[in-house]
Amino acid sequence: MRTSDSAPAIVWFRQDLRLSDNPALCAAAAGGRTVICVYILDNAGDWPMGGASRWWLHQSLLALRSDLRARGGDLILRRGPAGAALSELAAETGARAIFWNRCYEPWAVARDTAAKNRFKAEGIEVRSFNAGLLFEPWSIQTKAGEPYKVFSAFWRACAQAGEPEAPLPPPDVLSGLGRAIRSEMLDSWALTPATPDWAGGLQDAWSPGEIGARDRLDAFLGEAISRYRADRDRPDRPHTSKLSPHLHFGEIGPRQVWRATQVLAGHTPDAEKFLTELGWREFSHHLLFHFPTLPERNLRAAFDAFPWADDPAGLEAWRRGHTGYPIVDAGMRELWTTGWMHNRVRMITASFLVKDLLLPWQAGEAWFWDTLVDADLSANAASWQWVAGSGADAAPYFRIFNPVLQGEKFDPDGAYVRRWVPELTRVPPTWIHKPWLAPQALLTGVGVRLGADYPRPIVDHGVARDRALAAFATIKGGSDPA
DNA sequence: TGAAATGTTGGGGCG
DNA sequence: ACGCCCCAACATTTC
Repeated sequence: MRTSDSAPAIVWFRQDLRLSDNPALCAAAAGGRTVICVYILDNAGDWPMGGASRWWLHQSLLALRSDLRARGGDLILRRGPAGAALSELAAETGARAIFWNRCYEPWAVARDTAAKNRFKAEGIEVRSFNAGLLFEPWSIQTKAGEPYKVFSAFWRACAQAGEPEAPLPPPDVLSGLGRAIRSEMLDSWALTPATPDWAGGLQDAWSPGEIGARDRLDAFLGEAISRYRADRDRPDRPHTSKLSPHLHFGEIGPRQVWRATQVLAGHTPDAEKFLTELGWREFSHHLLFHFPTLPERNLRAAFDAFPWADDPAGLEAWRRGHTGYPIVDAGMRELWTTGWMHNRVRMITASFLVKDLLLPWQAGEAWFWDTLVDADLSANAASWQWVAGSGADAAPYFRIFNPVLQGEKFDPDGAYVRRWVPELTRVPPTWIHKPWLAPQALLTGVGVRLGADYPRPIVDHGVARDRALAAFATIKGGSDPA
């Protein structure tokens, strides 16, 4: 049924840059209604998008606009504040409805609530939908009505809540307004770096957009997932999904990933393990929604008294991948080059920052926020607090990774290190994770001068471990339960 | 989704 | 043959 006489509806795109499984878009397009799709660059909130995220957003908006145009629609670009921009767009186009899919960052919730109240007062219909999560954060709670703070209990409760909803198909055809609507030039937003252009490695590594996301999922489910449980911790092997940036920007939705995994991989242990990782994504959103200071403040207040170090040189060495610990440096360089780091190596590098260098987790969180293409406020904050031991269901503080042992266990041949730390290319597996212990003659033979070609360790792990445990002892017995 | 320290066990060398 | 020591190898405890 075509209702050409009805007023157009605005779809406000945010972290849902896709056409399929997009309930806001489907609702707007229902009955052949004219749809106006808009993305608003809005620097609201305490966490403006980092450099890598801005690069991704640029590519993803190009892809979304192209996909919309292919179906008869278009993408309008405006600048914020979002409420005012939407109001203006509605006035220009005669739209009487605004639809969006929910965001869950505290600042986004506040912004969207204000917008909803504003438009309702103006007599404009506003509806929001779930496109980003399997389960809404407020729908999962303990018997006492509290949010969960332990992952396993949270994930059990999700299973009790039933199967996630089936994903929606994309709308067949979109009818645009038929006359030009003012739109800004994407290039004028300067989301991509000019000089120096550090984005070459990102360009090589990724295909942002809905098609790229679907290709990545299909490739993962077709092959890599077969050894997911066994090899997901091996940074030298390609058995992770690498869907995180696509999920963050909503180029694919968790319901689509859920459904496709069950259809293509069945209920195998590998598939279950992978779906559990989607569970951690849900858990992070749950925590941030219920504990909005998660990105800034220790969830366990006892950590407020932790004696962090002040070590700008150590922080810089960590950022640049010059710590002298090959597995740490490989990870930090992979991050800088590609905007992504293998999950196991994220844990190793994070443990090194917080426990070996004794630097506050917020320093690591800030660097990851700026450099990760999958930077997500909830996952970043929850994960850093997990490593630091200050968070929910966190690793105990005394669980300190040994970067040599972790390297030998998860990168046994050193292939991952050699890929990202070319100085060490010719160092044999025996010494690749501890070159400072190699015989001098061997190092000379493979052309490595420690301290010149590759740094000596900036801290002795054994000493650093003792220091970390001593620091932890000063806050142990605080008011928080262990 | 740790690692190190400490404890236990059992085989083999040796007097 | 027997007891003693040494020390991997494995288990448990502690941080």
